[in-house]
Amino acid sequence: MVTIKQVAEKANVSTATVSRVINGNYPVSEKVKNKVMKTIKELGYRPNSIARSLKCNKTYMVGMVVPDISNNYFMDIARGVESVISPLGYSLIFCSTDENTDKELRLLNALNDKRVDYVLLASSTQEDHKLQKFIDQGMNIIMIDTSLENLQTDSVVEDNYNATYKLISYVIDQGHKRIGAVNGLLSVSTAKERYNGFCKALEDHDIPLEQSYIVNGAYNRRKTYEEVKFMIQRNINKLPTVLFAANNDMAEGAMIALKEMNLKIPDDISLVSFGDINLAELIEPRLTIISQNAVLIGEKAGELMLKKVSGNSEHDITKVTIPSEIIIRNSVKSI
Amino acid sequence: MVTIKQVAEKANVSTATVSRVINGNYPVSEKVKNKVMKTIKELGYRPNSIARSLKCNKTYMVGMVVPDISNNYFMDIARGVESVISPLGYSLIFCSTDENTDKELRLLNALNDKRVDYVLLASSTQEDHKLQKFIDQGMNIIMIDTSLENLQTDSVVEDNYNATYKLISYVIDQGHKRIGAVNGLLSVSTAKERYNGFCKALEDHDIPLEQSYIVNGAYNRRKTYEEVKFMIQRNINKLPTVLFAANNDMAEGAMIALKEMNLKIPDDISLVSFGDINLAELIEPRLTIISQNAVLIGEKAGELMLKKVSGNSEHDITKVTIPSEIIIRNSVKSI
DNA sequence: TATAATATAGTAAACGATTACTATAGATTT
DNA sequence: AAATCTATAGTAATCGTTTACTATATTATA
Repeated sequence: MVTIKQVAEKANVSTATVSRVINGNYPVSEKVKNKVMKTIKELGYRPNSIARSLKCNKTYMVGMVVPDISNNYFMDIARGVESVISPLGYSLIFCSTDENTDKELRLLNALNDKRVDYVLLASSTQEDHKLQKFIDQGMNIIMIDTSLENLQTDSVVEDNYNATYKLISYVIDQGHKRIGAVNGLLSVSTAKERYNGFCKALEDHDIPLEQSYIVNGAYNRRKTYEEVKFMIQRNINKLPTVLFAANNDMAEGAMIALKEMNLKIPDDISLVSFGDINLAELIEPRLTIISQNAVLIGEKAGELMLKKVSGNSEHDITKVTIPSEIIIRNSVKSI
Repeated sequence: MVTIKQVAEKANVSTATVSRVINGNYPVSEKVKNKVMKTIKELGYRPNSIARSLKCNKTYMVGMVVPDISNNYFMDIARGVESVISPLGYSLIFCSTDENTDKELRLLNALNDKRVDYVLLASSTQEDHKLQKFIDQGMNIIMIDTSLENLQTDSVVEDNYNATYKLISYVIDQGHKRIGAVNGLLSVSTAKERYNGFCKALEDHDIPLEQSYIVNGAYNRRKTYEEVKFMIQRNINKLPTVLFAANNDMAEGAMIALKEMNLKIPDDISLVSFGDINLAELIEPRLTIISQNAVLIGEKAGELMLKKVSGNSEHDITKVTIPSEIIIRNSVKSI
């Protein structure tokens, strides 16, 4: 690999001069500039980012840590982020925690060692003090999707509570009284807030919360599939009339389970979901959902990051909440 | 951030000694070792990867360049890669080219500047000489999914030609004679090989190739959706009896188009695909497909990379071909 | 014309690690 | 007891940049 030194030698100038024509932050005469640029082209020289990073304390890398790399929702967020940061020369390092706190902390350490400029974290831990330690060390973190109350850092999240409240209220308006929920890990803020909105809607409409209709802590397709089957079997004599799935993955798992048990949606049981399933266009019935704009979350997070690294608004903590809307289709029966 | 120098000072040893206890590649007395380790813990010292990379010429980063970050197929490959390389301390940098040659080359340059240890490249360019330049410069590249004939480098690909040949032969055995294809960019090896297998199957069974049944150069859902609609309208008086979609994304686009035009699969038109669509469990009819094992491709690529960086088999070029099997379900009518 | 100001180039010290080389003390060999 | 070897520690160069500081030639000013 050709270095700045070789360029300098061949062009008969100092490395400082070469650096200056590359960075254009210091006057260099036209004559010398041309000579250097010609040499750079001849040798095919490209500056070594590693060396630059070391000197300038800036890597142009941002880490993105999510619970599940194969969930489209997070990939959409990633796409949003990439679209705003990549034009400014940043690249994304992806990491998947598998909802494992240890792995999450290990990954954060690794990203810290790599001196990434920023971390976008969809956390699934509740160890806020451990995360706070990274922040105190000077690591830049934006929480995405989930947030932790006591954590002194920026976040971009959805309006989980209110959106769920509205969705469940709609379901109740359709006459449903036996209402089940498929929850994610309630230690995660996203799942918790959705469940809180769910409970509040029941409470406000004087609907009893039936514990045996609640499935907890699945948050991925396969597990949800099994848990829902189990829950249905358990309640086979008095089924819930409607199920709320707390994310797209779980909605898919629930649909597969219901299909396998020959329960037709919405005739035998209704289903609503927080977030749209994959290939929604092709799947009958069309699900009534809270529509998430994952790409938008990513874009907002990317923009927030760029604003922070550019030095504006440095120390105030920003919390961006993205409102979500309900899309009514045909997976809820009026009863 | 605490540096090795601060540790050394506090522990009253030289930086060399600290480095040695960290790396364990040189004898250090128990007493000193303990003192240093205690100091490291006290200060919360962690070595700076950037500085290490600069000195050791090794970044433990691998770039993954794919045409479309939102296609599940590539994400599955990524998952496979990650699962084998992350235990050894490597992280993945993800980049999406949007099937744009310029962007692809720009990204490769950026990864080269970052001195990633390896690049896994699902290329969509045909400029093999430009890629060869990177390789000649010493960049380590493994082609995944696609390959370029003249390129002197390793690859992990599927058996596109033979699998497609078998699938189309099966379709013909079911009595089909008017056979359409939805192709990707034929400049990309994957698309080309699949189309070649398609053509050979027709030829060997004396079925004429009807040009107006061929849709070219879509390779994503939205475009395919439009192109297929257009093709169907064009041939509305004499439709093909079956369509071959050259990947999952295009199969999805085709299904949405057919559904919108009220053509039932397989009654009105049959459909087969190279690769399974998302949520196949929920979508009727179940598609007859060539099953791809994307995760396996990723794993093989990751293993190949690890083998190469470990120094074994350094200079021979390895071509891994993953065989694909046909899964017959019920999207092809017997006629 | 002497002096101050400006434009342009070079020198060398960082950034934070690793490691070839050197130094020293103690153990072993003869 | 002298010579050799071994284990352990330190010194300082190095990786490839950037940049504070210094130097010089040129131009502007008095």
